[in-house]
Amino acid sequence: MTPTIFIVDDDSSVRKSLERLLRASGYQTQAFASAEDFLACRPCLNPKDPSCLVLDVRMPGISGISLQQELANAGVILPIVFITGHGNIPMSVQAMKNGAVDFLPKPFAEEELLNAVEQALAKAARLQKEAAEKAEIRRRVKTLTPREYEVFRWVITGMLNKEIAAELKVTEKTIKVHRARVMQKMKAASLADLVRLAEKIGITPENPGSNPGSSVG
Amino acid sequence: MTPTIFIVDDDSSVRKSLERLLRASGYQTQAFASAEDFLACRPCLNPKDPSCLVLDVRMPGISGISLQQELANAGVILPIVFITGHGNIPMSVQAMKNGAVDFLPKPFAEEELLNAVEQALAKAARLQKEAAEKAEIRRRVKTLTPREYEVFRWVITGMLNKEIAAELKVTEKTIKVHRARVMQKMKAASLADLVRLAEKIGITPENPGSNPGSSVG
DNA sequence: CTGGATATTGGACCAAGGTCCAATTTACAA
DNA sequence: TTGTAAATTGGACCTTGGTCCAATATCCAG
Repeated sequence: MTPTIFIVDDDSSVRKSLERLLRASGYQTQAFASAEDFLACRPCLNPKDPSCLVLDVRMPGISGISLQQELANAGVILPIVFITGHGNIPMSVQAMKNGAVDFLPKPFAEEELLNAVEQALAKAARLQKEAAEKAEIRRRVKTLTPREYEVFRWVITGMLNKEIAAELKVTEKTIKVHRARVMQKMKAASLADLVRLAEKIGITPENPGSNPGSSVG
Repeated sequence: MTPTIFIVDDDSSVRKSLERLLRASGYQTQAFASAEDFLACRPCLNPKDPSCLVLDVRMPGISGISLQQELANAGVILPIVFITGHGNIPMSVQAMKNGAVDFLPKPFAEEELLNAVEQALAKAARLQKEAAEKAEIRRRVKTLTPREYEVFRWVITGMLNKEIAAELKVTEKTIKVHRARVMQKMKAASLADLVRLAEKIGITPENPGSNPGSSVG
Protein backbone atom coordinates (compact mmCIF):
# COMPACT_ATOMS: atom_id res chain seq x y z
CA MET A 1 0.00 0.00 0.00
CA THR A 2 2.34 2.72 1.26
CA PRO A 3 5.21 3.25 -1.19
CA THR A 4 8.69 2.73 0.20
CA ILE A 5 11.46 5.16 -0.61
CA PHE A 6 14.90 3.61 -0.37
CA ILE A 7 17.74 5.94 0.55
CA VAL A 8 21.38 5.21 -0.12
CA ASP A 9 23.88 7.77 1.14
CA ASP A 10 27.11 7.41 3.07
CA ASP A 11 26.44 10.53 5.12
CA SER A 12 24.33 9.60 8.12
CA SER A 13 23.13 13.16 8.68
CA VAL A 14 21.86 13.27 5.12
CA ARG A 15 20.12 9.95 5.59
CA LYS A 16 18.40 11.14 8.71
CA SER A 17 17.38 14.38 7.12
CA LEU A 18 15.95 12.64 4.07
CA GLU A 19 14.08 10.10 6.15
CA ARG A 20 12.56 12.84 8.24
CA LEU A 21 11.44 14.77 5.19
CA LEU A 22 10.02 11.80 3.33
CA ARG A 23 8.26 10.32 6.34
CA ALA A 24 6.73 13.66 7.09
CA SER A 25 5.33 13.50 3.58
CA GLY A 26 3.70 10.17 4.30
CA TYR A 27 6.20 7.81 2.71
CA GLN A 28 7.74 4.76 4.23
CA THR A 29 11.55 4.88 4.13
CA GLN A 30 14.48 2.52 4.40
CA ALA A 31 18.01 3.91 4.48
CA PHE A 32 21.37 2.33 3.67
CA ALA A 33 24.92 3.63 4.16
CA SER A 34 26.31 2.06 0.98
CA ALA A 35 25.37 0.52 -2.34
CA GLU A 36 26.69 -2.80 -1.03
CA ASP A 37 24.34 -2.70 1.93
CA PHE A 38 21.43 -1.91 -0.33
CA LEU A 39 22.24 -4.71 -2.77
CA ALA A 40 22.35 -7.11 0.16
CA CYS A 41 18.70 -6.32 0.86
CA ARG A 42 17.06 -8.82 -1.48
CA PRO A 43 13.44 -7.83 -0.88
CA CYS A 44 14.38 -4.24 -1.71
CA LEU A 45 15.25 -5.27 -5.25
CA ASN A 46 11.85 -6.74 -5.91
CA PRO A 47 9.40 -4.49 -4.11
CA LYS A 48 5.76 -5.48 -4.19
CA ASP A 49 4.53 -1.90 -4.31
CA PRO A 50 5.82 0.91 -6.48
CA SER A 51 9.05 2.12 -4.90
CA CYS A 52 11.98 4.29 -5.80
CA LEU A 53 15.51 5.08 -4.81
CA VAL A 54 17.04 8.33 -3.61
CA LEU A 55 20.71 7.83 -4.32
CA ASP A 56 23.89 9.70 -3.59
CA VAL A 57 26.18 9.85 -6.60
CA ARG A 58 29.54 9.80 -4.88
CA MET A 59 30.11 7.15 -2.23
CA PRO A 60 32.98 4.95 -1.07
CA GLY A 61 32.88 1.55 -2.74
CA ILE A 62 30.22 1.17 -5.42
CA SER A 63 29.24 4.62 -6.70
CA GLY A 64 25.68 5.68 -7.30
CA ILE A 65 26.16 5.60 -11.06
CA SER A 66 27.56 2.08 -10.88
CA LEU A 67 24.67 0.97 -8.73
CA GLN A 68 22.28 2.39 -11.31
CA GLN A 69 23.95 0.32 -14.00
CA GLU A 70 23.83 -2.84 -11.94
CA LEU A 71 20.17 -2.43 -11.10
CA ALA A 72 19.35 -1.80 -14.75
CA ASN A 73 21.25 -4.89 -15.84
CA ALA A 74 19.47 -6.93 -13.23
CA GLY A 75 16.11 -5.74 -14.51
CA VAL A 76 15.20 -4.19 -11.19
CA ILE A 77 12.33 -1.73 -11.40
CA LEU A 78 13.45 1.11 -9.15
CA PRO A 79 13.39 4.61 -10.62
CA ILE A 80 16.27 6.66 -9.24
CA VAL A 81 16.47 10.23 -7.98
CA PHE A 82 20.11 11.24 -7.70
CA ILE A 83 21.35 13.72 -5.16
CA THR A 84 24.90 14.98 -4.99
CA GLY A 85 27.14 17.47 -3.31
CA HIS A 86 29.99 17.41 -5.79
CA GLY A 87 28.51 16.48 -9.13
CA ASN A 88 29.35 17.72 -12.58
CA ILE A 89 27.58 17.92 -15.90
CA PRO A 90 28.94 14.75 -17.54
CA MET A 91 27.96 12.83 -14.44
CA SER A 92 24.40 14.16 -14.51
CA VAL A 93 24.12 13.52 -18.24
CA GLN A 94 25.27 9.96 -17.80
CA ALA A 95 22.76 9.40 -15.02
CA MET A 96 19.92 10.80 -17.10
CA LYS A 97 20.95 8.72 -20.13
CA ASN A 98 20.71 5.67 -17.91
CA GLY A 99 17.15 6.53 -17.06
CA ALA A 100 17.38 8.54 -13.85
CA VAL A 101 14.22 10.46 -13.01
CA ASP A 102 16.13 13.48 -11.74
CA PHE A 103 19.56 14.63 -10.63
CA LEU A 104 19.59 17.17 -7.83
CA PRO A 105 22.74 19.01 -6.75
CA LYS A 106 22.81 20.00 -3.09
CA PRO A 107 21.48 22.12 -1.72
CA PHE A 108 18.04 21.54 -3.19
CA ALA A 109 14.63 22.69 -2.07
CA GLU A 110 12.57 20.06 -0.26
CA GLU A 111 9.88 20.66 -2.81
CA GLU A 112 12.24 19.64 -5.61
CA LEU A 113 13.02 16.32 -4.02
CA LEU A 114 9.40 15.59 -3.24
CA ASN A 115 8.39 16.34 -6.80
CA ALA A 116 11.10 14.08 -8.13
CA VAL A 117 10.09 11.28 -5.77
CA GLU A 118 6.50 11.61 -6.83
CA GLN A 119 7.49 11.31 -10.48
CA ALA A 120 9.70 8.35 -9.68
CA LEU A 121 6.86 6.54 -7.95
CA ALA A 122 4.53 7.22 -10.85
CA LYS A 123 7.15 5.80 -13.19
CA ALA A 124 7.58 2.78 -10.92
CA ALA A 125 3.87 2.10 -10.96
CA ARG A 126 3.78 2.29 -14.74
CA LEU A 127 6.82 0.05 -15.22
CA GLN A 128 5.60 -2.49 -12.70
CA LYS A 129 2.24 -2.72 -14.39
CA GLU A 130 3.82 -3.26 -17.79
CA ALA A 131 6.26 -5.81 -16.42
CA ALA A 132 3.46 -7.72 -14.71
CA GLU A 133 1.44 -7.85 -17.92
CA LYS A 134 4.38 -9.10 -19.93
CA ALA A 135 5.29 -11.67 -17.30
CA GLU A 136 1.77 -13.05 -17.35
CA ILE A 137 1.77 -13.33 -21.14
CA ARG A 138 5.17 -15.02 -21.13
CA ARG A 139 3.93 -17.40 -18.48
CA ARG A 140 1.13 -18.46 -20.81
CA VAL A 141 3.49 -18.78 -23.76
CA LYS A 142 5.62 -21.15 -21.70
CA THR A 143 2.67 -23.52 -21.38
CA LEU A 144 2.62 -23.95 -25.18
CA THR A 145 4.24 -27.03 -26.60
CA PRO A 146 6.95 -26.40 -29.22
CA ARG A 147 4.55 -27.22 -32.01
CA GLU A 148 1.82 -25.05 -30.59
CA TYR A 149 4.25 -22.18 -30.31
CA GLU A 150 5.21 -22.65 -33.93
CA VAL A 151 1.58 -22.57 -35.01
CA PHE A 152 1.03 -19.55 -32.76
CA ARG A 153 3.71 -17.62 -34.63
CA TRP A 154 2.18 -18.49 -37.98
CA VAL A 155 -1.36 -17.68 -36.90
CA ILE A 156 -0.53 -14.13 -35.91
CA THR A 157 0.86 -13.48 -39.38
CA GLY A 158 -2.73 -13.70 -40.59
CA MET A 159 -2.13 -16.74 -42.77
CA LEU A 160 -4.99 -19.16 -43.40
CA ASN A 161 -5.00 -22.53 -41.69
CA LYS A 162 -4.49 -24.27 -45.02
CA GLU A 163 -1.49 -22.07 -45.77
CA ILE A 164 0.06 -22.77 -42.41
CA ALA A 165 -0.61 -26.45 -42.94
CA ALA A 166 1.24 -26.36 -46.25
CA GLU A 167 4.08 -24.47 -44.60
CA LEU A 168 4.44 -27.06 -41.85
CA LYS A 169 3.69 -29.96 -44.21
CA VAL A 170 0.75 -31.25 -42.20
CA THR A 171 -3.00 -31.27 -42.82
CA GLU A 172 -5.27 -28.32 -42.15
CA LYS A 173 -7.02 -30.40 -39.51
CA THR A 174 -3.86 -30.55 -37.43
CA ILE A 175 -3.47 -26.78 -37.53
CA LYS A 176 -7.02 -26.35 -36.32
CA VAL A 177 -6.32 -28.49 -33.28
CA HIS A 178 -3.12 -26.67 -32.40
CA ARG A 179 -4.72 -23.33 -33.03
CA ALA A 180 -7.60 -24.09 -30.71
CA ARG A 181 -5.17 -25.09 -27.95
CA VAL A 182 -3.15 -21.91 -28.49
CA MET A 183 -6.27 -19.81 -28.03
CA GLN A 184 -7.13 -21.71 -24.86
CA LYS A 185 -3.69 -21.61 -23.28
CA MET A 186 -3.12 -17.94 -24.16
CA LYS A 187 -6.61 -17.12 -22.85
CA ALA A 188 -7.31 -15.21 -26.04
CA ALA A 189 -10.98 -14.65 -26.73
CA SER A 190 -10.34 -13.80 -30.37
CA LEU A 191 -7.64 -13.59 -33.00
CA ALA A 192 -7.46 -9.85 -32.37
CA ASP A 193 -6.68 -10.58 -28.74
CA LEU A 194 -4.03 -13.10 -29.68
CA VAL A 195 -2.33 -10.61 -31.98
CA ARG A 196 -2.26 -7.98 -29.25
CA LEU A 197 -0.82 -10.42 -26.73
CA ALA A 198 1.92 -11.28 -29.19
CA GLU A 199 2.65 -7.62 -29.86
CA LYS A 200 2.97 -6.87 -26.16
CA ILE A 201 5.82 -9.31 -25.73
CA GLY A 202 7.44 -8.32 -29.00
CA ILE A 203 6.49 -11.32 -31.11
CA THR A 204 5.72 -10.09 -34.61
CA PRO A 205 5.68 -11.84 -37.98
CA GLU A 206 9.21 -10.51 -38.45
CA ASN A 207 10.44 -11.28 -34.96
CA PRO A 208 9.75 -14.94 -34.13
CA GLY A 209 10.75 -14.59 -30.48
CA SER A 210 12.38 -17.38 -28.52
CA ASN A 211 11.21 -20.95 -28.72
CA PRO A 212 9.85 -22.26 -25.43
CA GLY A 213 10.36 -25.84 -26.49
CA SER A 214 13.58 -26.31 -24.57
CA SER A 215 11.78 -26.12 -21.26
CA VAL A 216 8.78 -28.22 -22.20
CA GLY A 217 8.70 -31.97 -21.85
CA MET B 1 21.43 10.92 -48.88
CA THR B 2 24.11 12.82 -46.96
CA PRO B 3 22.81 13.74 -43.50
CA THR B 4 22.77 17.43 -42.70
CA ILE B 5 23.95 18.67 -39.33
CA PHE B 6 22.41 21.97 -38.33
CA ILE B 7 24.48 24.19 -36.08
CA VAL B 8 23.07 26.99 -33.99
CA ASP B 9 25.57 29.06 -32.02
CA ASP B 10 25.97 32.80 -31.62
CA ASP B 11 29.75 32.57 -31.65
CA SER B 12 30.96 32.66 -35.23
CA SER B 13 34.32 31.11 -34.39
CA VAL B 14 32.55 28.15 -32.79
CA ARG B 15 30.30 27.81 -35.83
CA LYS B 16 33.27 27.78 -38.17
CA SER B 17 35.13 25.31 -36.03
CA LEU B 18 32.15 22.95 -35.82
CA GLU B 19 31.48 23.16 -39.52
CA ARG B 20 35.08 22.36 -40.29
CA LEU B 21 35.07 19.36 -37.98
CA LEU B 22 31.75 17.94 -39.17
CA ARG B 23 32.47 18.49 -42.85
CA ALA B 24 35.82 16.81 -42.43
CA SER B 25 33.85 13.84 -41.10
CA GLY B 26 31.73 13.71 -44.22
CA TYR B 27 28.62 15.50 -43.02
CA GLN B 28 26.82 18.30 -44.72
CA THR B 29 26.38 21.31 -42.42
CA GLN B 30 24.28 24.41 -42.17
CA ALA B 31 25.03 26.99 -39.49
CA PHE B 32 22.88 29.68 -37.90
CA ALA B 33 23.78 32.50 -35.53
CA SER B 34 20.53 32.36 -33.56
CA ALA B 35 17.51 30.22 -32.79
CA GLU B 36 15.39 32.79 -34.62
CA ASP B 37 17.44 32.42 -37.78
CA PHE B 38 17.13 28.66 -37.58
CA LEU B 39 13.38 28.73 -37.05
CA ALA B 40 13.08 30.96 -40.11
CA CYS B 41 14.54 28.15 -42.21
CA ARG B 42 11.38 26.21 -42.95
CA PRO B 43 12.98 23.33 -44.87
CA CYS B 44 15.32 22.78 -41.92
CA LEU B 45 12.35 21.88 -39.72
CA ASN B 46 11.19 19.12 -42.02
CA PRO B 47 14.35 17.52 -43.35
CA LYS B 48 13.94 14.76 -45.89
CA ASP B 49 16.93 12.80 -44.65
CA PRO B 50 17.83 12.02 -41.04
CA SER B 51 19.31 15.19 -39.58
CA CYS B 52 20.23 16.57 -36.20
CA LEU B 53 21.00 19.77 -34.41
CA VAL B 54 24.15 20.86 -32.59
CA LEU B 55 22.88 23.59 -30.34
CA ASP B 56 24.43 26.11 -28.01
CA VAL B 57 22.56 26.35 -24.73
CA ARG B 58 23.08 30.01 -23.95
CA MET B 59 22.37 32.50 -26.70
CA PRO B 60 20.92 35.99 -26.97
CA GLY B 61 17.22 35.89 -27.75
CA ILE B 62 15.69 32.40 -27.74
CA SER B 63 17.88 30.09 -25.69
CA GLY B 64 18.86 26.61 -26.75
CA ILE B 65 16.59 25.05 -24.15
CA SER B 66 13.66 27.13 -25.33
CA LEU B 67 14.32 26.18 -28.91
CA GLN B 68 14.30 22.53 -27.88
CA GLN B 69 10.88 22.99 -26.32
CA GLU B 70 9.50 24.75 -29.35
CA LEU B 71 10.76 22.11 -31.74
CA ALA B 72 9.30 19.36 -29.55
CA ASN B 73 5.93 21.09 -29.40
CA ALA B 74 5.96 21.52 -33.15
CA GLY B 75 6.62 17.82 -33.61
CA VAL B 76 9.88 18.45 -35.42
CA ILE B 77 12.10 15.39 -35.63
CA LEU B 78 15.56 16.80 -34.92
CA PRO B 79 17.58 15.11 -32.18
CA ILE B 80 19.68 17.66 -30.34
CA VAL B 81 23.27 17.61 -29.15
CA PHE B 82 23.83 20.48 -26.75
CA ILE B 83 27.14 22.25 -26.34
CA THR B 84 27.82 24.90 -23.78
CA GLY B 85 30.55 27.00 -22.26
CA HIS B 86 28.74 28.05 -19.11
CA GLY B 87 26.28 25.31 -18.30
CA ASN B 88 25.21 23.88 -15.00
CA ILE B 89 23.70 20.65 -13.78
CA PRO B 90 20.03 21.65 -13.65
CA MET B 91 20.34 22.96 -17.19
CA SER B 92 21.82 19.69 -18.46
CA VAL B 93 19.22 17.67 -16.58
CA GLN B 94 16.42 19.70 -18.08
CA ALA B 95 17.86 19.26 -21.55
CA MET B 96 18.14 15.50 -21.12
CA LYS B 97 14.63 15.27 -19.70
CA ASN B 98 13.41 17.00 -22.83
CA GLY B 99 15.03 14.33 -24.95
CA ALA B 100 18.46 15.70 -25.81
CA VAL B 101 20.88 13.09 -27.12
CA ASP B 102 23.84 14.57 -25.26
CA PHE B 103 24.98 17.65 -23.42
CA LEU B 104 28.65 18.54 -23.83
CA PRO B 105 30.37 21.22 -21.77
CA LYS B 106 33.24 22.97 -23.53
CA PRO B 107 35.91 22.09 -24.04
CA PHE B 108 35.03 18.66 -25.35
CA ALA B 109 37.00 16.18 -27.40
CA GLU B 110 36.14 16.12 -31.11
CA GLU B 111 35.49 12.43 -30.70
CA GLU B 112 32.79 13.12 -28.12
CA LEU B 113 30.89 15.41 -30.42
CA LEU B 114 31.19 13.06 -33.36
CA ASN B 115 29.91 10.17 -31.29
CA ALA B 116 26.98 12.23 -30.10
CA VAL B 117 26.16 13.35 -33.61
CA GLU B 118 26.25 9.78 -34.82
CA GLN B 119 23.83 8.73 -32.12
CA ALA B 120 21.60 11.68 -32.91
CA LEU B 121 21.46 10.72 -36.58
CA ALA B 122 20.65 7.14 -35.70
CA LYS B 123 17.85 8.38 -33.47
CA ALA B 124 16.62 10.67 -36.25
CA ALA B 125 16.49 7.78 -38.68
CA ARG B 126 14.52 5.69 -36.24
CA LEU B 127 12.06 8.44 -35.39
CA GLN B 128 11.56 9.40 -39.01
CA LYS B 129 10.82 5.83 -39.95
CA GLU B 130 8.26 5.48 -37.19
CA ALA B 131 6.68 8.81 -38.00
CA ALA B 132 6.40 7.89 -41.67
CA GLU B 133 4.72 4.61 -40.84
CA LYS B 134 2.23 6.27 -38.54
CA ALA B 135 1.53 9.02 -41.03
CA GLU B 136 0.77 6.48 -43.74
CA ILE B 137 -1.61 4.56 -41.47
CA ARG B 138 -3.36 7.77 -40.41
CA ARG B 139 -3.66 8.76 -44.04
CA ARG B 140 -5.54 5.53 -44.71
CA VAL B 141 -7.75 5.98 -41.67
CA LYS B 142 -8.74 9.38 -42.98
CA THR B 143 -10.16 7.76 -46.11
CA LEU B 144 -12.66 5.84 -43.95
CA THR B 145 -16.18 7.20 -43.72
CA PRO B 146 -17.47 7.86 -40.19
CA ARG B 147 -19.43 4.65 -40.20
CA GLU B 148 -16.55 2.63 -41.55
CA TYR B 149 -14.31 4.03 -38.83
CA GLU B 150 -16.85 3.03 -36.23
CA VAL B 151 -17.00 -0.51 -37.58
CA PHE B 152 -13.20 -0.54 -37.75
CA ARG B 153 -12.99 0.17 -34.02
CA TRP B 154 -15.43 -2.62 -33.22
CA VAL B 155 -13.78 -5.12 -35.52
CA ILE B 156 -10.40 -4.82 -33.81
CA THR B 157 -12.01 -5.67 -30.50
CA GLY B 158 -12.46 -9.17 -31.89
CA MET B 159 -16.24 -9.06 -31.75
CA LEU B 160 -18.24 -11.09 -34.25
CA ASN B 161 -20.02 -9.33 -37.09
CA LYS B 162 -23.38 -10.23 -35.59
CA GLU B 163 -22.35 -8.78 -32.24
CA ILE B 164 -21.19 -5.55 -33.85
CA ALA B 165 -24.43 -5.45 -35.80
CA ALA B 166 -26.44 -5.71 -32.59
CA GLU B 167 -24.29 -3.01 -31.02
CA LEU B 168 -24.88 -0.61 -33.92
CA LYS B 169 -28.49 -1.74 -34.34
CA VAL B 170 -28.08 -2.76 -37.97
CA THR B 171 -28.02 -6.13 -39.73
CA GLU B 172 -24.99 -8.35 -39.94
CA LYS B 173 -25.01 -7.86 -43.67
CA THR B 174 -24.30 -4.17 -43.27
CA ILE B 175 -21.33 -4.85 -41.05
CA LYS B 176 -19.89 -7.21 -43.63
CA VAL B 177 -20.01 -4.50 -46.27
CA HIS B 178 -18.37 -1.91 -44.04
CA ARG B 179 -15.82 -4.38 -42.83
CA ALA B 180 -14.80 -5.32 -46.36
CA ARG B 181 -14.30 -1.64 -47.22
CA VAL B 182 -12.24 -1.10 -44.08
CA MET B 183 -9.92 -3.93 -45.05
CA GLN B 184 -9.57 -2.49 -48.55
CA LYS B 185 -8.97 1.09 -47.53
CA MET B 186 -6.56 0.17 -44.76
CA LYS B 187 -4.74 -2.18 -47.12
CA ALA B 188 -4.92 -4.91 -44.51
CA ALA B 189 -4.44 -8.40 -45.86
CA SER B 190 -5.88 -10.02 -42.75
CA LEU B 191 -7.51 -9.24 -39.44
CA ALA B 192 -4.13 -9.71 -37.78
CA ASP B 193 -2.75 -6.98 -40.02
CA LEU B 194 -5.64 -4.68 -39.23
CA VAL B 195 -5.10 -5.13 -35.50
CA ARG B 196 -1.41 -4.32 -35.82
CA LEU B 197 -2.14 -1.21 -37.88
CA ALA B 198 -4.55 -0.04 -35.21
CA GLU B 199 -2.02 -0.73 -32.46
CA LYS B 200 0.66 1.28 -34.22
CA ILE B 201 -1.40 4.44 -34.14
CA GLY B 202 -2.63 3.80 -30.64
CA ILE B 203 -6.17 2.69 -31.40
CA THR B 204 -7.09 -0.09 -28.97
CA PRO B 205 -10.43 -1.43 -27.78
CA GLU B 206 -10.00 0.84 -24.75
CA ASN B 207 -8.78 3.87 -26.67
CA PRO B 208 -11.20 4.67 -29.52
CA GLY B 209 -8.97 7.32 -31.08
CA SER B 210 -10.31 10.38 -32.88
CA ASN B 211 -13.18 10.19 -35.29
CA PRO B 212 -12.18 11.11 -38.85
CA GLY B 213 -15.74 11.85 -39.84
CA SER B 214 -15.46 15.60 -39.51
CA SER B 215 -12.98 15.83 -42.35
CA VAL B 216 -14.66 13.43 -44.73
CA GLY B 217 -17.13 14.55 -47.34
C1' DC C 1 -33.05 20.24 -57.53
C1' DT C 2 -30.01 16.76 -58.98
C1' DG C 3 -25.81 13.88 -58.82
C1' DG C 4 -22.54 11.67 -55.91
C1' DA C 5 -21.21 9.89 -51.60
C1' DT C 6 -22.90 7.37 -47.67
C1' DA C 7 -25.55 3.96 -45.31
C1' DT C 8 -28.34 0.29 -45.43
C1' DT C 9 -30.15 -4.34 -46.76
C1' DG C 10 -31.17 -8.65 -49.43
C1' DG C 11 -29.89 -13.16 -51.72
C1' DA C 12 -26.94 -16.69 -53.03
C1' DC C 13 -22.91 -19.01 -52.44
C1' DC C 14 -18.39 -20.61 -51.10
C1' DA C 15 -14.50 -20.73 -48.19
C1' DA C 16 -12.78 -20.71 -43.69
C1' DG C 17 -12.90 -21.33 -38.73
C1' DG C 18 -14.51 -23.77 -34.69
C1' DT C 19 -16.14 -27.88 -32.23
C1' DC C 20 -17.74 -32.12 -31.03
C1' DC C 21 -16.53 -37.09 -31.51
C1' DA C 22 -12.49 -40.57 -31.75
C1' DA C 23 -7.98 -42.66 -33.18
C1' DT C 24 -2.85 -43.62 -34.11
C1' DT C 25 2.07 -42.88 -33.62
C1' DT C 26 6.08 -41.31 -31.36
C1' DA C 27 9.15 -39.89 -27.75
C1' DC C 28 10.60 -39.51 -23.29
C1' DA C 29 10.34 -40.31 -18.31
C1' DA C 30 9.14 -42.92 -14.16
C1' DT D 1 8.51 -51.50 -19.77
C1' DT D 2 4.65 -48.83 -19.10
C1' DG D 3 2.39 -44.58 -19.08
C1' DT D 4 1.97 -39.78 -20.10
C1' DA D 5 2.48 -35.94 -23.14
C1' DA D 6 2.78 -34.52 -27.75
C1' DA D 7 1.75 -34.65 -32.54
C1' DT D 8 -1.03 -36.07 -35.99
C1' DT D 9 -5.33 -37.09 -38.55
C1' DG D 10 -10.27 -38.20 -39.69
C1' DG D 11 -15.37 -37.22 -39.88
C1' DA D 12 -19.36 -34.66 -39.25
C1' DC D 13 -21.40 -30.50 -38.45
C1' DC D 14 -22.35 -25.71 -37.67
C1' DT D 15 -21.05 -20.91 -37.58
C1' DT D 16 -18.77 -17.23 -39.45
C1' DG D 17 -16.52 -14.45 -42.87
C1' DG D 18 -16.00 -13.02 -47.57
C1' DT D 19 -17.77 -12.05 -52.19
C1' DC D 20 -20.38 -11.62 -56.05
C1' DC D 21 -24.92 -9.70 -57.62
C1' DA D 22 -28.40 -5.72 -56.96
C1' DA D 23 -31.44 -2.24 -54.65
C1' DT D 24 -33.21 1.65 -51.67
C1' DA D 25 -33.01 5.78 -48.59
C1' DT D 26 -30.68 9.84 -47.01
C1' DC D 27 -27.97 13.84 -47.12
C1' DC D 28 -25.19 17.44 -48.88
C1' DA D 29 -23.10 20.34 -52.36
C1' DG D 30 -22.89 22.39 -56.87
